[in-house]
Amino acid sequence: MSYEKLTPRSQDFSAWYNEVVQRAELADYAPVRGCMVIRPYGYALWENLQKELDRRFKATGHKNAYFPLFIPLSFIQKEAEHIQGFSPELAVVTHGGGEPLAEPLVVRPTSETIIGYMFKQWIKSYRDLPVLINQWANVVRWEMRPRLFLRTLEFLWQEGHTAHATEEEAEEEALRMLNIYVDVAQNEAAIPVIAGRKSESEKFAGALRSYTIEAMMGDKRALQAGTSHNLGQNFAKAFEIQYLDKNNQLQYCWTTSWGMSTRMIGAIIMTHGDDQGLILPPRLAPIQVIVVPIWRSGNQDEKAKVLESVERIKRVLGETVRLEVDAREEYTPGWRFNEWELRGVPVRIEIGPKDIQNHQVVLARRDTREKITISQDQLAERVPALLDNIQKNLFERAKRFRDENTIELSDYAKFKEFMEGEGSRGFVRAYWCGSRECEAKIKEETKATTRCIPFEQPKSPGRCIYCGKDAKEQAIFAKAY
RNA sequence: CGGAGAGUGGCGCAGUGGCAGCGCGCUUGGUUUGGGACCAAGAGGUCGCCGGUUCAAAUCCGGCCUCUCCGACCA
Repeated sequence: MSYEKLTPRSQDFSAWYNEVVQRAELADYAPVRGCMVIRPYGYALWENLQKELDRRFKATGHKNAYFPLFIPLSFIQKEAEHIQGFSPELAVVTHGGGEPLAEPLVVRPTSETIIGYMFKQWIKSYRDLPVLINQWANVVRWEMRPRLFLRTLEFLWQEGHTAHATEEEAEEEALRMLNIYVDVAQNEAAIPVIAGRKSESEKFAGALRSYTIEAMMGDKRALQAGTSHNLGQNFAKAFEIQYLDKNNQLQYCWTTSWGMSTRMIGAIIMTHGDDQGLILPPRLAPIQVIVVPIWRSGNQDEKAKVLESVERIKRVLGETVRLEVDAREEYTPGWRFNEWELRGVPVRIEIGPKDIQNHQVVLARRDTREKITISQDQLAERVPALLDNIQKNLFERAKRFRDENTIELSDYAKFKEFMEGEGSRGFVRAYWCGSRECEAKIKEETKATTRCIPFEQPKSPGRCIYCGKDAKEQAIFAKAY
C-alpha cells in the first residue's frame, strides 16, 4: 500500500472515486475491459445490503428462485420496445461446443423474457396469482463507458418479477417495492433519495410505467439507485401469460419487475466519502469497529496488559457489533489510523498505555473524525449508541447537502445558466409539460435529463420551464451518471 | 464510435540511440510505535505486441493491441 495521499475529491472526483475503490480494497479491475473483481471487503458490503433487501422481500411474500443465464435471442425480440432498448448492449453467444448454434443465445441483460416464458407455463388460473418471485443474479450489458460499480459489463443485482390478476395489484406491487428501496437506501445506506416516476423516454424498455429512486452524489450529479416497473400487460401479451378468471374468461396477467444492483456500493462511496477515503454507514459496514491497540515495543508487560484489555473489549462488544482488531506491530498507530479511515470503518477504538492506566479508551468517529475518551465500563452502552448516531448523522449530512444543492426554477435562462459548464451544480426542480420535445431540447441544450417526476408535488400547477405551456407537475432535472 | 492521455519490477514514475534506474511496497535482521517511523542487507524486469532502420533500440520509423479519462449510451 502506498503512502501517497488520495486525490482530493474537490480536485478530481472521478480520480478520487477510482482510487478509493481500489485502495479500500472494494474492487479491482479485471483483465477484460469493463469487468471488475469485487474483493472480499466490497463483497461483504454487498452481502450486508443483500441481507437487508432479501429480508424485506421475504417479509412481503416473495420467494427466491433462479433462472438461466442464457436466453434465446427470439425471446428478447418478442417485446418490441424491449428489443429496441436492449439490442445495442447485448452479449450474444453464437457458438457452443465448437459448433455454430441454431439460434444465438443472449447472455441475459435482464430476465423479463425468460421469466415471462416460464410464467406462461406456471400460470393457468386466477388461483395461481399473484406469483411473487425474486432472483439474485448477474447480468451482462455491453456498455460503452464502464465505471467501477456504477457501470460494468457484468454486474450483480436482484431482479424481482411478479404477475398479478389486475392492474391495480400490479401497480400496488410496483410501488410497494419502490418503497422498500426507499427504506433500504435511506435507513440502511443512509442515502436520501427522491422517489418518483420516470418520464416516457427514461422508462424501462417495455414498461408501462417506471418508478425510480434518485440520489445526489458528492459531485452533485444524480444517480439512479433502484427502479421498479409496472410492465402492464406488455410482457404478458408478448409471452401469452394468461389465466382464467372466476367467470371462466381468459385474461392477460399484469406484471412488474424491480431491481437494485451493486451500483448501490458506488452510491455509498460517492455519497459519504471524503478526502480521507471511504465512510461506510454503520448498518452496512463489514467492520463497524476497529480496535487499534498501542504499546511500546520491547515492553512485554505493557503489550500483555493492552492485549488483555483488547480481549475484554471483544467480549463486551463482540456479540453486538462487527468488530475487528488490528494489532499489527509492523505498522505504527498513525499508519493504522489512516488505513482504517481510508477503508471507511465508522468507529475506531484506540487503546494504549495511557488508557490502561486510566481504565479508558479513545473512540474516534469516522464521519466527523472527532475523538472522545470514555471509561471502559461505558463501552457496551456508548459504542452502539455512537454507531446509531453516525448512521443518523450520515443521512442528515447527505440530505442537507442535497437540499442545499437543489434549486427550484421557473426561468429557462436561469436553468441554462445553472447547468452550464463541466460537472454539475445540482438538482433543479421545475415544472415540465411532459412532452418529449421539451425534454429532448433541454437535454440537448444543457445535458440535464429528467431524473424523475417526484411523488411529492406542489399543490398548484405551473408553466413548463421550456415551452411555457401549462404543466401539471414538476420534474427533477440533473446531470446524471 | 468521436476527443485526450498512458503502456518500463507489485504500484507510481524517470530514462531521446551505447551497463534498465528511482521512490513506495515486498523479504530478512535490528531499532521503533498516541496521526502514514528509521537503519542495513536482499528479492523482483522477455521495457504492451509484431515488423523495420542501425554495429547497437525502452529510446527512431510503420502497423497492431490494451487500459484510463472526457463525450454519445446506460442499473
